[in-house]
Amino acid sequence: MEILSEDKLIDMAELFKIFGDSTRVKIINVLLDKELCVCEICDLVNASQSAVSHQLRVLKQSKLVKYRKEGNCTYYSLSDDHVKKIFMLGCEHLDEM
Amino acid sequence: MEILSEDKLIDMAELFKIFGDSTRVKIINVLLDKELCVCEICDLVNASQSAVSHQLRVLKQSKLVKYRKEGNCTYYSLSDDHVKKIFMLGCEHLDEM
DNA sequence: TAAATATATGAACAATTATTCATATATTTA
DNA sequence: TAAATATATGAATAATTGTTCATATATTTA
Repeated sequence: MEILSEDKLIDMAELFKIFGDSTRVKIINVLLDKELCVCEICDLVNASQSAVSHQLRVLKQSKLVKYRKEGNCTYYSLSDDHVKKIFMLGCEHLDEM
Repeated sequence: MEILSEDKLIDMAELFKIFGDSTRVKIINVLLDKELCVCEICDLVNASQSAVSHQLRVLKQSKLVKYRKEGNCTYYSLSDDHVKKIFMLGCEHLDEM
């Protein structure tokens, strides 16, 4: 195992912190297999438009989701397979407790 | 992919929240390949005995670490391979950004 | 163009949490 | 037994953060 710098450990904590909020995890969950627009996400995760929008911004800033605009709507999806992998591993861990 | 209940998603957020603090991630990091007593951990992560002890309690409560007492000392180690796996995956993700 | 729809965002507030400080407890050693 | 060492823990404080509310912006439709 390579030696990890303090900076890298701080970055890692920042990464996991993003997954450490139930609204954000719920958003990631509904984006696992398809892109969705904001209002669909709101319905599915049962949170206000504002709360979802704020959290999407956090996810966007940390590059865990990407988006594209189409007409009135903004469609969000997971950035890459890594996000899914981390989510799945968390899921596995819970199964084994 | 199985359907995840809201409860499970909340549990998942709780799990990742534990990894989402730099002191705790640093502790996990130094425990990756060997058990250590509290004062060794303090030295390695460069944090106060109290701060480390408080965070070890959090890690203990969420079952990410286990411990054994020997004389004056308490030796901590990672609970199981899952903790290491999650840590490593976070590490990989950072490498690819 | 006016109204409707979808989304984003700033400010305020409440809640959570990490650290420090002081101290308690337990074990070992002189 | 007294002192030293290792660890745990409660209270207080400071900082971070998630939500709500109000509102701004942009696009579409009537």
